[in-house]
Amino acid sequence: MPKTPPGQTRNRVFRFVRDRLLRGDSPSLREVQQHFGFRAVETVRAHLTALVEEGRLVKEPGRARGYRLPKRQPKRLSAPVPDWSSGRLQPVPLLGEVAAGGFEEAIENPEGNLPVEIPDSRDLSDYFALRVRGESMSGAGILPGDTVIVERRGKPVSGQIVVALLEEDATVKRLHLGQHGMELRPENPDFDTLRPPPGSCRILGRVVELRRQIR
Amino acid sequence: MPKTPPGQTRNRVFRFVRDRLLRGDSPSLREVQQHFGFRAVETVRAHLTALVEEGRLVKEPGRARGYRLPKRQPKRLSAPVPDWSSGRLQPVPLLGEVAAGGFEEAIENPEGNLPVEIPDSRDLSDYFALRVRGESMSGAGILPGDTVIVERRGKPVSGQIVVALLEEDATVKRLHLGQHGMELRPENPDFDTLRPPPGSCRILGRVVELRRQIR
DNA sequence: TGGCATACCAGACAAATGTCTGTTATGCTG
DNA sequence: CAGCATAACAGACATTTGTCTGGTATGCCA
Repeated sequence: MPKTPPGQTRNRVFRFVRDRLLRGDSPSLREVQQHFGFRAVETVRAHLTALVEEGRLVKEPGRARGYRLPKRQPKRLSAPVPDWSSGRLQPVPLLGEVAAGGFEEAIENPEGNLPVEIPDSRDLSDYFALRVRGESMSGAGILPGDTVIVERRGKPVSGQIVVALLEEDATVKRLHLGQHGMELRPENPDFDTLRPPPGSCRILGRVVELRRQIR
Repeated sequence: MPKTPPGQTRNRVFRFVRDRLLRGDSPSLREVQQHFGFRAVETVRAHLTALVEEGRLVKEPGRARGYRLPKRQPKRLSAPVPDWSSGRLQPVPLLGEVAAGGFEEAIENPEGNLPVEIPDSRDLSDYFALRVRGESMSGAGILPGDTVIVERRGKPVSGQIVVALLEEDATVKRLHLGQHGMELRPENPDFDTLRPPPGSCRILGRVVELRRQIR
């Protein structure tokens, strides 16, 4: 390995390690060494130690494959940008289209997981994902086949888009709370507002993110 | 440790390891041992080996902390499941709302990155993300403030939703190619179809995924 | 009763992985 | 130029982690 300009190799090492960490797989020093063709492990360790000092990585001491991404990325400045990449990246279970009975069972046995960034203050178990069926929320830009990420927690708040478990399965609707009790309003004139009798409906959580794969 | 009924401890071990793996942190045998208070590492290894044989875990041989979750959970059967979690997880640069001049510069200096799963066959540099401005695609469920993930590559195909660079900035539209040349059709009756003269428009790529953060 | 499987323990061993100490070269700067 | 920082190398060493071989106890069942 020839000597390279200052910082150049360091950045390449960082990107390599970061990408591996984003995939949930911390590399060993020797794996990094092999990838770059260094002839000494120590070269890698020097780079990683430097990256830790620069705050670009953190390390859990005394354990193999202990490098991690720092809790918070260096901050962005522009105003109302969606808050991607501020929290921890966590695999949230994708439950599919859950029917009433199968909810707890689906949690235990998800169709898969998808990487979602959640705030530090929340726990992974507060989140799950569902696939949307039906057109009832198409007016809010939520289409059949979309995947919604749901945060379950706290009291339901009027006006939020929620996932409700009623009758036989889960539906996405906008929640309204008034004197007449709970209303689940679709966002599509072809559908009717639901007014479930008290006790017949359970709010699983509120929709915090939407994802759609196209083609 | 007293002897427990068959399968009981095994399940508890599985849940512990699974939760750790879902947090992106593969435990070592001795960490599992400590957590359960076993007095022998081998006890853990026996459980984990059994779990691998049962197909509930997989193991990358010859490496520390090499236990993983199996690629796909036992299938549920419903039809068009989005293909989350099939490829590599990669940080795709988020460029913001790009104007004509600043495109290459924005690639070098993104607002941030967001974790996206891309096919093994593609390169990270084939992807970028943009924030959507304007209502012109709201009929297709693409709203202002949404983030679209764009794959740049290959020939533009008629009917796809694309990002086009024309005049002063980038817009999302549905592409149509016919005898009359290129058409960029909005999905909102309040907007007009664009027919840019040849050469005045560059297709940056096609939209492959949409993300929206709610609240 | 004698297998046989399962749960667990004990300790040695080996492989993977991180740490340390010292060395060579290159460029920058006073 | 001397002094200093950075990039990279070399090899020994320590720790973490996984593997193996054998042993005890318990329950089930033919």
